[in-house]
Amino acid sequence: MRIATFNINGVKARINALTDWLDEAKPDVALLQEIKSVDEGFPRELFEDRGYTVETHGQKGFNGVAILSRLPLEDVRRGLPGDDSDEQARWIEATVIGDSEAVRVCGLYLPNGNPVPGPKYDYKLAWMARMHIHAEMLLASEMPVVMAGDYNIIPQDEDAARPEAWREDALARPESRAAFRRLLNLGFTEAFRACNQAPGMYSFWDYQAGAWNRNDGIRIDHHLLSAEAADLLQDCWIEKEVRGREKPSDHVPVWIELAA
DNA sequence: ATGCCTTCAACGTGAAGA
Repeated sequence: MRIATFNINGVKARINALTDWLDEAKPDVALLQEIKSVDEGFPRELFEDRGYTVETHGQKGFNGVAILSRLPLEDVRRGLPGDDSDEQARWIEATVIGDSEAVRVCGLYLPNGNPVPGPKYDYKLAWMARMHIHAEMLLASEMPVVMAGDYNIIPQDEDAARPEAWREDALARPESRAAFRRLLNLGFTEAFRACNQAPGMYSFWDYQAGAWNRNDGIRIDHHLLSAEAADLLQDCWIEKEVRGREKPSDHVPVWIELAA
């Protein structure tokens, strides 16, 4: 089972880039973030025509997440529990029925949190606290669990080309990193670092100031795997080449392959 | 650097991103 997470930065703006990528990369499951579309406006036929089941959790203008799957999906949940007043569409999960295993797959778009300090940073940390509680619930299911998406977290200095530029940023602040570590300490494995220890590996390059041409990137798109899922992990890689294509997103796909 | 670029909503220009 191959799962890719991809922050597409707007589904309408990315239709050509996204369908070209799907046709050639053929993920079994694609977790999309920042669809920036309501459910009714999501071009689901484009994906259904390619054999994908489509589940969305959208909102008007920004945010929004989706799951595309060539494998059967069951028990879809929309929204991160823990705050009924939260109207931001940043979480979707479903059970993917693989050939040999059923995997609980969560697609997430963690809040950016800038500027620091301020209400957006408070929201980010509160959202991570809610995610922590929900992650404990997921672990209790004893199913293989994958939580993947745009975490908006630079885990370590080696995950940024210019770590000093991010030191006071919500993506790298100590409180953000500590909340991410607390998730890992529940027993999750960060798939990319389980497979690859090389520095200079990024998943996002800003549109501004020639960041891509200078390889001035950060690694903020991650897959966190429960022990049951980590036992199935065969590989994890970043599809960097996608960033150099026509009209690209500012993020690229990050993949895992599971023996499921 | 309150900058740089891109998207969305809406049709001019501000919010949001990271």
